[in-house]
Amino acid sequence: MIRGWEELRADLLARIRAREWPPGGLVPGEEQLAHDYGVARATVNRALQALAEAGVVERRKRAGTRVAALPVRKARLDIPVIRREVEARGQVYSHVVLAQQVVALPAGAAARMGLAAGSPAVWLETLHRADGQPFAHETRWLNLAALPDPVPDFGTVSANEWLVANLPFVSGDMSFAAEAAGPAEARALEIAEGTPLMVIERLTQGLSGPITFVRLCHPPGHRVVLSL
Amino acid sequence: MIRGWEELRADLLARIRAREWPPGGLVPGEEQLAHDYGVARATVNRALQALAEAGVVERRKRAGTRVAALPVRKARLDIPVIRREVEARGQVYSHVVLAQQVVALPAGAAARMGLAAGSPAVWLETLHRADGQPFAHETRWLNLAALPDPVPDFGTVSANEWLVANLPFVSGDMSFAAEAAGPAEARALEIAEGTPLMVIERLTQGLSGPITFVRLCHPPGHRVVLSL
DNA sequence: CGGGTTAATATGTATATACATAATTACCGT
DNA sequence: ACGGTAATTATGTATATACATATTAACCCG
Repeated sequence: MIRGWEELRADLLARIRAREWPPGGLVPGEEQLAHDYGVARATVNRALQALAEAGVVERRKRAGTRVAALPVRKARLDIPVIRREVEARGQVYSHVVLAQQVVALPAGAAARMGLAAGSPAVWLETLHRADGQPFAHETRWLNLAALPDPVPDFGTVSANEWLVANLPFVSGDMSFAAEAAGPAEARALEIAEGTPLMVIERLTQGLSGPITFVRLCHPPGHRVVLSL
Repeated sequence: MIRGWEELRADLLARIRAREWPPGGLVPGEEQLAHDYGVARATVNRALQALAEAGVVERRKRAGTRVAALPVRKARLDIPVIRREVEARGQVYSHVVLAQQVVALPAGAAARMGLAAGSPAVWLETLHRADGQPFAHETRWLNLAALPDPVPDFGTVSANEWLVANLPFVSGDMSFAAEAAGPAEARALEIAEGTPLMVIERLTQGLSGPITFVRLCHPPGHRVVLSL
């Protein structure tokens, strides 16, 4: 006896997992399911909405509800503030600004950020530490037009954290790669050149344009966990 | 003039981004917003539901709706089927099974998978190629109890792909790290030992227990892209 | 048989109403 | 001032009804 949309969602999910309706196959319509389960059509709609958002089914107006042909397999990452990440490991966080200057955005970075070459930007290089050991080497370009005037003091609160509190992003992209440590990273992270690094790059956009392009390098032993 | 829940959601999001209600602050209640916008309370509820699911606000019965104290910053990864990943790059996919045998699960893998040591499992080693070049070296443990009998032929369709179509997971975890290539990976991927590898590990659970624990190693140049 | 047009229909949404439930507030007693 | 209890209330949900919209199916004509 179904008590509400959540139970209905779970029951439908179980039936889908049991292959009652195969991938790509048509699930009975809302009216039919409402009749079968003895609930309102709106309740069925609510349950299917949740399944659609989970990627289990695909729905289109008038076209019916189909089991996703290939189950969408999504993993989620909660992007951590580095200080919180370090402290969550029970370690003491600290950071030091290695370099900071207002510059004209070079062509490569400009293209990456979708800004004109020569746009005023802040170039920032930061080392984040955990218990005094190098945790991450961060280099970033900040779109000067997105920052308040005067530019905040990133020696006090790292840009990594300041941006979260003051310039939330609304879109962007992020990527991971394994790369060999170059001279700058090796020096900052106190490791040998060529050591494998987890390199995380991220571009974020605010409501009025690009905010920042950041590159984070973590030494070996760093693992990024996503949930399924 | 708000036309529906989607426009309302966008308007509320813009107001939140503009700090009309600060992080942690209380958003006006549904009845108030319904009155202010001239829509039904259910419409407000629908818009706020979407914002809550996006992590922009937090809602509890009777407690009101608050702007998330720290904007949740989530990134999403669509987990690709390797063949599709290769083909999406315009390359020709192929794979070869380097090793496959039914074994007793050793203690380490058993612990990782939440199974008893000695449980029957399939050990599988696969090399995935793109245009004939090594693309990924995959080693995996498959819980024999989760597989049909007889065990499928992974030489024809890789386990990576077979599982998607036949054993969808319902939960699990996934992680990324940069590691130096060991002898087995170096040999399979035709690179020098010590070369940085993007190492992806994933454990998936089905409705009736653990399915597989897989470790994927990609040579340099492989970039995993997430969307924000 | 194929293509174009029209009608039908399944999902998508908005609203009003009623009820459920968890959290907050108010009140009272010690 | 603090703790406990009861009342209030803001979110959560279910239902019925009406309307919107995109897609599918039916029909007609060349």
